[in-house]
Amino acid sequence: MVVSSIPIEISLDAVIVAVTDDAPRLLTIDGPAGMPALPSGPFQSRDRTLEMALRRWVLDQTGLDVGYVEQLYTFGDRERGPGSLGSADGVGSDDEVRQLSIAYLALVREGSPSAGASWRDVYDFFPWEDHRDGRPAMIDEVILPALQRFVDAGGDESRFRAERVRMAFGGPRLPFDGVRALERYELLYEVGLLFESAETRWRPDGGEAPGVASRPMYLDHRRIAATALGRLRGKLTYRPVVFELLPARFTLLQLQQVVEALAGIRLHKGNFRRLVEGAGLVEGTGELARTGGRPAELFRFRREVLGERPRPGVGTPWVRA
Amino acid sequence: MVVSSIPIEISLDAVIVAVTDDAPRLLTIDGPAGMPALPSGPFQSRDRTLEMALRRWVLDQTGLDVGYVEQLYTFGDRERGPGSLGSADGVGSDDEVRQLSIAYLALVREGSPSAGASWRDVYDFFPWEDHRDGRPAMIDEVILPALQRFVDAGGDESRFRAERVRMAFGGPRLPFDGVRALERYELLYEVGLLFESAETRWRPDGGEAPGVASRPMYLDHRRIAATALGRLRGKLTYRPVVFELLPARFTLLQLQQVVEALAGIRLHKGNFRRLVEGAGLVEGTGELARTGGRPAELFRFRREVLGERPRPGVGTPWVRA
DNA sequence: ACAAAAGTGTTTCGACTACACCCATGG
DNA sequence: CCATGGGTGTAGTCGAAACACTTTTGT
Repeated sequence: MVVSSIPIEISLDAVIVAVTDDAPRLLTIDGPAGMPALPSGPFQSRDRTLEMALRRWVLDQTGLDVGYVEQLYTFGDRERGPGSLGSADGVGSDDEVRQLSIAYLALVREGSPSAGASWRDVYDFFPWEDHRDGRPAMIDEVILPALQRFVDAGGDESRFRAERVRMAFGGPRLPFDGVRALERYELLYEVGLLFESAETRWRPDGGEAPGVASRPMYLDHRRIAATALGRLRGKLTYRPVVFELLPARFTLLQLQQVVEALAGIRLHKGNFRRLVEGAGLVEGTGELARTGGRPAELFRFRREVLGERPRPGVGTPWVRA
Repeated sequence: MVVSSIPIEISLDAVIVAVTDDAPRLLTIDGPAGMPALPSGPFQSRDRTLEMALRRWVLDQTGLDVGYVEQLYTFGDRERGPGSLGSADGVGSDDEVRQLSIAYLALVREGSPSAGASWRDVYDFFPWEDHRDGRPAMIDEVILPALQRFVDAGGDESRFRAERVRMAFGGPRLPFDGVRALERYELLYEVGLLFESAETRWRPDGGEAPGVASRPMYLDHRRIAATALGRLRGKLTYRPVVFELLPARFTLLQLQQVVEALAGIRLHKGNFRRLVEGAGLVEGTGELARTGGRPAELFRFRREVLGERPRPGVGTPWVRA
């Protein structure tokens, strides 16, 4: 209940996700220095709730009427570089303006946004997250070697660092876990493999880290997007959010492909179908859709499942690509 | 990136939880009108991160050095009555001060807070959440009848309301789910069974709703606490947070009782022990503890489990009381 | 002795996995 | 006739649920 007297800027930032043609996509605007940025709106008092404010300015700015919306996280670190973990650790000057960002995750079925906003592939920002065509080579060729140097240079912290790396990227007896997208992002940033900001790069040998080929975003927006990706992947498994990204009627393959796009892995077709039907998540309409091969039945989401199962969602029994 | 020009108060509110003698407890301060309130601190720019700011003022105010901290949610509804769902739906006056609360969940092992703060039993605020001695009678005697009236008076919305009630409190083929504490709280508030604020009470017959015997909190703080309870219950199952509430060495019964206290249900002893040991969550020290009966071995948390299992936590195989 | 708590074994059950195979259509 | 995608059967595995039972201490 204390009135804050320092200068503060508050924004509502939105990670707006859609899936088009097997590709998970992110709505971005052109930020300073030509960098992609998340759509961002003002915190205004005329809306009753934060979520309503968000919906309204997204509609105003992009013409998108977002469906599912959930609050992600509130970011308020002083250095709004994406990591806020690695670098400056002292108590800095008090005169700067403090940025507070209340970030939301929104899902839309598709979209034709108005000028100024464009859809970009999520995995352009996080190429190490897409395992649908096998484990990306960059992980073993670039990322893990760099992280190993980071571990080795850790001194007392070595063991702790090794544990972090293992938790983030998996290892023997511990599979890669899609949900830990944020941990991976923060690790890569901290180690200097990403180029949002050059200052915090970690150079074990004094040289330049080679870096990971990926698209940066304005300020810490990529960090926010990583938060969203991890959250969404987790939510998939216990809440029927996929259907927010699909048309009202869809084939099971479409459904599977959207899940695969978000989870970043391939699923086993036969099992997927049975699980999803067996869980009562979908029901067949009689209709058929013409596809490449044999026509497929169109299914629809069964809302009733919400009152039947405690945690209705699509698990991830996966398969090597 | 838009500068907000309306008057805003930002606070960092903390839901600080401990478990003492089988009772989950909440640290509260004396709020206006003698109501319990959550400890609340200023948003200050001199701390580098929000979490650090929180830790610092909690230490200053209460003397508590909190261990585990996680951001819960940011509350910014215009009416910071706890529900913000039921009542006023128009666009109100712009001249009021907007309250923004960034809420955190913190876990401590025990505590001797300084003057002004006191520990209260969590279930004093949420008596319908404690099922350790069987399903609380108030659910069937007071709550469900009132909710049924709410459903019946719903008109077009009846079906939707019935679904909400069923999801919140369970029903045939759908067990009561401890994690949905927030949904239950919001439902009860909306229906007028709680007395934070008299205005938003729903009276199907124009009379007074009987209400549920429970302790209110200042403003929407009980809503924030309900958010914390649900989140904590969920987290228990996939992250080893329980150990933040226990001493370094503990018996398996102690561990079980802390889990039971938070989950609000009784667990099956034999299975609990095997699950928790089988999952590699704990390891025995040789030492024994004198207890009421046969001495029990003291166990410790196995940190290594973090790098071994994807989602280390204590499931909730429960048992009737 | 008996209450109180610690601790173990065994069986059943169901969910998910892996693998293998058949079906229908369009080019 | 074969590529593409749709769709089914079945056996094995693993974790958890249910239930029953033995052991060791304090009073």
